[in-house]
Amino acid sequence: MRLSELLVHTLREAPAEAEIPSHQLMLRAGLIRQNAAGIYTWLPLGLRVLNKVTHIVREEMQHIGAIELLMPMVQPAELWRESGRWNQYGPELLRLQDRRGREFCLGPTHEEVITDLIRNTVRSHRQLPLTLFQIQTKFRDEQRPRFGIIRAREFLMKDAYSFHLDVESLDETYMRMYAAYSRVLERIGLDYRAVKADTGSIGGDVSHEFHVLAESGEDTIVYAPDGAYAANRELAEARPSRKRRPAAEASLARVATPHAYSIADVSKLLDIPPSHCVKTLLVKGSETPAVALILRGDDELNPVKAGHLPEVVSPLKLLGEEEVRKLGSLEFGSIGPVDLEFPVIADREAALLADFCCGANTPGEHLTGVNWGHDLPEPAVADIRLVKEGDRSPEGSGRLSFARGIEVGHIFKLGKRYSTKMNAVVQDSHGAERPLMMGCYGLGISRIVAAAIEQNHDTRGILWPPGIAPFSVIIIPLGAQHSADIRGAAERLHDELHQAGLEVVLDDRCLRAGVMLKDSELLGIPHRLVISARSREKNIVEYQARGAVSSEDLPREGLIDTLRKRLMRQ
RNA sequence: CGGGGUGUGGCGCAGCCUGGUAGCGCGCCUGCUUUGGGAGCAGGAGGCCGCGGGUUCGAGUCCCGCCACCCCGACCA
Repeated sequence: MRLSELLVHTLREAPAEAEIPSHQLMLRAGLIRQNAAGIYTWLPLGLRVLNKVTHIVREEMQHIGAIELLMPMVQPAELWRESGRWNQYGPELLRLQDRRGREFCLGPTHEEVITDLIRNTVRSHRQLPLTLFQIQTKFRDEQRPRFGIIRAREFLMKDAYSFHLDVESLDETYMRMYAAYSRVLERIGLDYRAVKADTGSIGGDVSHEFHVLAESGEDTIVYAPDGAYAANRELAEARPSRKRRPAAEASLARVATPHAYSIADVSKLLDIPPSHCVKTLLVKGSETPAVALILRGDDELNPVKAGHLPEVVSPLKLLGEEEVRKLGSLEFGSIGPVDLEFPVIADREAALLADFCCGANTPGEHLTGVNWGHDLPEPAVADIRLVKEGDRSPEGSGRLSFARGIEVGHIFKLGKRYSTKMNAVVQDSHGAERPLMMGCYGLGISRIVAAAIEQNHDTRGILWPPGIAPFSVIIIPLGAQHSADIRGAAERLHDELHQAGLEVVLDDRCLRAGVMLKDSELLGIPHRLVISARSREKNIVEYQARGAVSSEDLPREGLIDTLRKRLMRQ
């Protein structure tokens, strides 16, 4: 392949809209072009990388016995009405009408379409288990696309769906898929973590996310150094700081706390550490106008965990200052759980406190020496705090650390959610109809490309992991403008490597040395060969690995074998 | 969706306050020189100054409306 054919137009400066390295480098190296917010063209060079990832993913899917199919991007509204998601999904679902006014949407995911397919084609448990996948363009009308390809509206995704008679079979496929995702990321050579995750709006009971570790990641993942525990911070929990509540010693007292509204203010004023104060957050209840969530003063609410409480509306809605006022004589800054007329749910840590301090539900006053079961009823207890770095790991030993990650994969045990709603049943061995057990498994192919760059770049450009580099070898002829000999030598070398099955690209643009050398580094091709008058004279080829500090001379004779060895070594 | 910002040639930007010939650097085309880390000189092409309306003799510049894009937050299988 010749560079002149690939529409590479490198940019010396990054376009102003790009902030993070992967976005800047993808634009500068000519991998993508933006068409609209979150919508991109993949240029030839970028597409080669995308196809590399696709290839690896396809192989690993086939390896675990998944069967490929291709479903439509445009999906009829009826299916979404059946599953209930036409109303649930919200504006992220791009809806459209055909010329007859029939409603459709662009597929953000394919549970409906595949469930519809399977209910019409699978009747017997003998056809199970079954795992199907596709690699297809998805559209989600994100409120705020950003970071280039990482959070695009249109993106390439591998989505797989599995169908089972029982949960044991689902568990088995789930674990196989987990292993396959791990292999994909290992083959590409990315530093990643699989973490327990919230199931979000897709539902189901168990789910894991696969995160590529990167500073610019949008998610915080929590892990224990012994590897026994890893979770998204949205769902992460910690081992409680103590086993049981200390005995009460103090007695209830009401103190004036003028102008002290925050935990920090109160703590300072009364000389009580924040860990012995509680904060009371009022949220909209599912049955009651409000529910009080109690946290230790030094803890923060995890809205995702709290949103799962049956007593509160989901997603969680914190009451604003005005809404709180309407509830009675309550004012922000002095709310507490004592004599509150709403359900009180305490975080585990807050429930372990004795002699604590809280708002008195009278503006400008707080209570000290408060004790559960004495000054107020024992609360309902739940784990609703956001874990902190250094908390104790809930499994195994050690303390929790944080890292930033880019979510590239997410697998779910869906259970019967879709099969029940859409009446997808099979006959079991007794002839009885049973709803299908389902799993679904997403892997963001285009996002992996960006994540790979995010994790593998330097000041000069991209350093492609060998498994997904657009080319393995780039040949740069220096002085080719004036030398038919150099030109010819470069061409012959290119053809020879190509014949030998190496993925090689020749920079035939005949530009100045500096430009071609810089570009080769920007493009991130792992191996570079320079042909020049000097190399011709000495009958060598100058070799430099991307990222290496210096070059070395390789004898022209046997070059292919030498190169092959270096390619294998990676 | 709330807050902030930006729209001027392919990319990066100035010009707008104070209205009067649309400019700079990079890139692109031609020629000459140069040639191992983003060359020099000369010549050249390329612009509904985001869109619509208004004010004015005259609008890139002032006013009104809209749109697009970016950033922070909320949101997000």
